[in-house]
Amino acid sequence: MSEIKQTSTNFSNKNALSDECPEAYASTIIGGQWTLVICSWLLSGKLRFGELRKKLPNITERMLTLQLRKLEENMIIKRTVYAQVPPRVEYELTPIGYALKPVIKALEDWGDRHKKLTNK
Amino acid sequence: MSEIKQTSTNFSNKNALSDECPEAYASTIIGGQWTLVICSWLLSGKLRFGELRKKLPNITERMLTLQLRKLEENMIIKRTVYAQVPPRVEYELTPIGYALKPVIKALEDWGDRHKKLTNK
DNA sequence: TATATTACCCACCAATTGTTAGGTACTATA
DNA sequence: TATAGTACCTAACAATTGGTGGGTAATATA
Repeated sequence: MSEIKQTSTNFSNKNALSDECPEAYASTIIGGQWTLVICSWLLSGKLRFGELRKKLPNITERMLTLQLRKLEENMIIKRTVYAQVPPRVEYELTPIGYALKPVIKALEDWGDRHKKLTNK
Repeated sequence: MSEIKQTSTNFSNKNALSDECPEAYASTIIGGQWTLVICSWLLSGKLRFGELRKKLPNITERMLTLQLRKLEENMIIKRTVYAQVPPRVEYELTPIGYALKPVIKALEDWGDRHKKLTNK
């Protein structure tokens, strides 16, 4: 997840959309491959970096770091660093992060339904 | 949106995730930049290709075509071609497509809330 | 002294997603 | 004959997203 070049057409299209459509806006924020899964684990309480990694079997450390940073920037999670060695960092949802619960629920319900339909 | 190389690590990670997490599964299906916006327009009734294009100011024809194809593959929309010249093609949501309504609603609500929080 | 532990960072690369700019077919109308 | 209209398609490119494999610090324990 490199820098976004704010001059690109991609960027301005996404921006224009996000301005008008809250659903498009929302999906640029929580649309990453791992975002919702991380949030759904955090819904049940704070977790350390290493704990999260174990819950997400295929994620690389780099990806987890990047996603957590992005979530932090968007104020969805709070990061707490304890001055210890070895280091200890805890992540937890903010209020707006917890507010994702109904979104996640709706997506899960729909996902289940859609999956049944297509697996047949 | 080219072919997905089904041998890639990306692909198998996404697959593994989708198997376990219906919310991750759902977001691979409706996570595209335009997907939800298209669906939210179709929630109010069937539309022709050209009508959709007018509603989505910045979309290119290619993108619209690709997105509609993907939605069709995923059985979210139905495509009806009328044998006329000039051609006439109509798109409408399937039942599982309409079932996205609560998802879109939840995302909109959350998006609005999040936007207020961060603009402030 | 060597190794383990934790939560990262970095450079480089592969894959996916989106855009640009050019087509096409076929009919109707000017 | 020239142009317009609709719903596409194609090749080539730009941008973003995700993965691989290496590294770091500082302390504790063997």
